[in-house]
Amino acid sequence: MSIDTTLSELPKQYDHAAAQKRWYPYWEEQGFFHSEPDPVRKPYAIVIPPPNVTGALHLGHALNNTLQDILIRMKRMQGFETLWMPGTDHAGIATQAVVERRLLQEEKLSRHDLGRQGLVDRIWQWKNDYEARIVAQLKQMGCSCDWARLRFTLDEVCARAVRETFFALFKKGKIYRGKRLVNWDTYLQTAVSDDEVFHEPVKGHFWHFSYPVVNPRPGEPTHITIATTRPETMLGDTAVAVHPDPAAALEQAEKELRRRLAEAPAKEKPDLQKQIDEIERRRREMLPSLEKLRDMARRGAMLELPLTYRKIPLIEDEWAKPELGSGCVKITPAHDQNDYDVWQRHPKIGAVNILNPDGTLNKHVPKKYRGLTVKRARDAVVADLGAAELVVEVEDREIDLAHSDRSKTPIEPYLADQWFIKMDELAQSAMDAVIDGRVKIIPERYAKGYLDWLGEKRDWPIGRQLWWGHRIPVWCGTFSFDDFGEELKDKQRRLLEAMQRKLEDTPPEEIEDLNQKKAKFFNESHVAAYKFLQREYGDKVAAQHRPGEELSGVSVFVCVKPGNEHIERELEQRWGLTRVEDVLDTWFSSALWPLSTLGWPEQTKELKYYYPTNVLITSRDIITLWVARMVLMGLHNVGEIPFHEVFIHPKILDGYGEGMSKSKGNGVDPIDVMDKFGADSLRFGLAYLTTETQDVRMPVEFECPHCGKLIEQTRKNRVLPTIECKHCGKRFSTQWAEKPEDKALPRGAVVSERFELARNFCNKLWNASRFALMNLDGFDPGRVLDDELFVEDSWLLSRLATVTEQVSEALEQYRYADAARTLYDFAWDEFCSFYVEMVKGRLQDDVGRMVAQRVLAHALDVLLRLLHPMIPFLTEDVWQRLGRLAPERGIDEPLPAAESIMTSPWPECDPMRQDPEIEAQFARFKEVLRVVRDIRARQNVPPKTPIRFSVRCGADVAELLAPMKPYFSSMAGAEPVEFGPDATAPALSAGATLPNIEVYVDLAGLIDVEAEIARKRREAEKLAGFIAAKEKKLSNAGFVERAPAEVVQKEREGLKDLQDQLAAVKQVIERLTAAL
RNA sequence: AGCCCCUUAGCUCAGCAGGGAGAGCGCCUGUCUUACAAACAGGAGGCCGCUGGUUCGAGACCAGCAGGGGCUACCA
Repeated sequence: MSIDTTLSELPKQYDHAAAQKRWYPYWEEQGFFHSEPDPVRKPYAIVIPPPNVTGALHLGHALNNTLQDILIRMKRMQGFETLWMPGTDHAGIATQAVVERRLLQEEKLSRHDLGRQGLVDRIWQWKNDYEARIVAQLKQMGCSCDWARLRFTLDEVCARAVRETFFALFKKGKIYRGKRLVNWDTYLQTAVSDDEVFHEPVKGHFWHFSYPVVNPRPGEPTHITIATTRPETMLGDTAVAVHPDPAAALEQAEKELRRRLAEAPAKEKPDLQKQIDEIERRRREMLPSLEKLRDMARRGAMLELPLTYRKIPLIEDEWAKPELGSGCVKITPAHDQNDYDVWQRHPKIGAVNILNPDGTLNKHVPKKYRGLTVKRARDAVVADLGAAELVVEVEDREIDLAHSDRSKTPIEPYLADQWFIKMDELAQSAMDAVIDGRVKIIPERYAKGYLDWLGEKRDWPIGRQLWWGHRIPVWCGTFSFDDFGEELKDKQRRLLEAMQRKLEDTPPEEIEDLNQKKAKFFNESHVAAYKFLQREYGDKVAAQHRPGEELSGVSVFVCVKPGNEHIERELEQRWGLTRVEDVLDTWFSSALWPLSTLGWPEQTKELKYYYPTNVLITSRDIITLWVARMVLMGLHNVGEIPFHEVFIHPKILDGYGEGMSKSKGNGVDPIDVMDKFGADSLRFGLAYLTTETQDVRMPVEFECPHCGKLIEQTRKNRVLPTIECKHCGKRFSTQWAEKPEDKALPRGAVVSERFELARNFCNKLWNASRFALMNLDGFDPGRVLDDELFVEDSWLLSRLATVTEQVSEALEQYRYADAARTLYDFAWDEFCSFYVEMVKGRLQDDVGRMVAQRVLAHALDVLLRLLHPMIPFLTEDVWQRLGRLAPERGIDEPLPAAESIMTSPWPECDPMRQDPEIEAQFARFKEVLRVVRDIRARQNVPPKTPIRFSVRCGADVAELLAPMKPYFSSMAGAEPVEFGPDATAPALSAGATLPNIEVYVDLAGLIDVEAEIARKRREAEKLAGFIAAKEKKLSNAGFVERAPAEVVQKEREGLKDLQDQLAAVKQVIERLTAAL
């Protein structure tokens, strides 16, 4: 790689585009990103949270991946065998939904027009496009992933892990099929998990209906009132419930309210009191009738379900709250979670599913409602009940309605057969791992959410009625008894005969007996089937019985171990089984990511070497969805956690404090940021903002592509397809542009000025490096002896040692902002503002030049290495140039520099270089320099006019300051006249007072005396204020007695300093007044 | 409803073993000083959300309140 270091090759501004273009391919070609197990070295591994292929990366991904790359690059430099495993996620529902939507928009086709394979082919195309875009984005950011190992959650390697895991869980009965109420997306026609549902308030109504009582006895009500927000569900009602002990329930509710009233803030008290009054009213007015209803329920009263003319029972159940509504509640087990629970307690009431998968009403409702959508059925039901005069009341009400995150349509609770994973033991294992510290979550507070969520141990519904995903490896069908021998066949025949007889002749004992026989036969036949399957296929298949009780054959689910396609074919062709249509929830494959990417279930050398990985870096919203599931799957599959630490980083918010999302339109493409500011600035800027507790708020602007001016992004304009620039009046397009005429306009990038700090910093570094490179000709490597060092050399080396220590420690603990700020401050305020300034003179001097060059090259070298993880491109660019001029460098023992900064060793702190005395001396120098500059500025002395100054101070300070004399001249244009206890103030001077130091700048003929007097008076007042505060503190007996002695001593000294300063200031005022 | 985070200069944020408030941007005044105007040298600007408590001493610790954001759950 040829690099020129001549000045013409070093522009005044850092050219980020050129550096990125030059160095990323170089790193890749050199194979620096690739890792292979190396028993001699310790491994360090991170698996990327695979971005999903639904869309391109946004700023949140940029943050996530920057933080990973920073650690990876540091660890690589520290000598670990470092692997960053990259890949992408297929994101089942999200991706299919996106592709289907486009298909409809652009070609007016539905997925059914294409068929399963056709649609899946389309989605693969989409995946290929977006994966390429995502990988390109990561590369542009400088991510040092091991691209040779790129995985996709739906590729063959990951599929193998999925199949293996599924088979094992299926065989243990941890995966089962069950009827459960699921969140049904009627648009996509699939179940979605709770995590894929969001709630949004919509305007609705609260209808009160009345159901007639069948044959009410005298004194009993003829109707019972119930209420609902979803009238159409009444068609699926199977009961109405009333509380078994309404009196006690009211009492309980009141007790709870009184408890809260006692603790409530004043503001909420009236409301609570109102609720208590309401309960009392109910006790008076409603309790007797509720108790009557309860008695009716006990005697088995029935109600007539209007419109259907079905009879449904009145039942006792605690779900009916006497303090709410009429005290009675309709029970629709197939369409409401709570009602479902009621059904579980009262199995006899049954459940009626009234919906087709597409959200229309099915054959279980009266003819006239069949085929209607929920919305139209609702209108019809309300109208018909109204006509029957059964509508008691209609209220307007805001309803918090569940919506599918994927299709944005309302969710219908729906009773369906689903595949589940039993979470009891699996969840516990993942909880234990965090509780006992095998997995450490950082920051710690996030462990709570993890444990709470897992603690519920809710079974995980893993089936999705989609086409894009891992198809469930289960075949279902019915074996004929012919296959299982004569004995079973006989039994079947006899049982069938007995059942025939049952119809004619019905003594109850016999029916009971028959049922038992049937159950026994059912078991036997399944055992026979399992044995048969085992005989045929050994342990390559596992079977479960399939709900349903036909006696004509044995209904089974058969799961096939991966790698036995011939068995799969045989199941289909010989036995007539069919494969389950459903695919698995995306998180199933994501949960295996740390294992599947390393080749599990094969015992690969990678798995043995890198697993468990070191850390997982992710955002807080998928702790439960993903992190928890990876832990439990890791423990289940290999008995070992997938990573030792989990670092949860902040979220990126917009200027209004809202999370960035595609749907809100406030997302930012990192490419926009990189085009404008460069990848280094993006990375450093993000790291600089990554503090422990604070999310990153990032107000963004549109950049007009015509005039380059910025336009603030608002809630209003962020969703517009085009925007008119308010500066130049021309239009540009945004991410929302879809119409061809809009898309034809140039696109306005979305950027944030929050990256300016980092951009400026990069430029500062570039120029400091540029200075160094321009002054290194004739560089001669060699050891630098301690007594050759100037004060500024020792100071810089001392600071460098401390900074090295702090940065390493901060990154080790994921304190990215601390690391970035430490480096920023050091590089700018110390290295650039002082060291580079001070070394200038020596570089011009033939004698001093050599040592100065050696220290400068060394310091730059270390600084670059410390910055490399955050700013990879710039540091490599400078490193390469530095390598041309100073291929061997270092002040202890010059060594050849690594061919790339990527492969250079991480700096180590040399405690021998840390020198508090030198740092204190330097601090004195900086203070004096600052006040001299301050006086020049406030007296409006032009920078080029030389000034003279004296410093009155103790001999010790004078001695410290003596070697710094030349620098006052070069850095402040100030000539030191006299340092020491005997230094005197010139007649006309401006002064400044520091603890134990007085500085006088001789300003004869230049000074604005009155302004100076006024300033000094203000200073005196300020000092007097501090003195008063200190005196008060020291006269406080409590302080003097109880505060630590050293603190008291410090205060005393501080007071003395202040008093001295005040005296000095007063003298100056006197002298100036006299000179007036 | 429960839990978590935030509230410090006009803006975005640091500061937290409790010991006289900081940075960047913006603003004001100077400066093309031989690495850097994306810079340099200065400056102005803060009852550290409010109320109590702990302490000799609170921006920091505790409690309550107010406002902002988020997560979880529920609402016939």
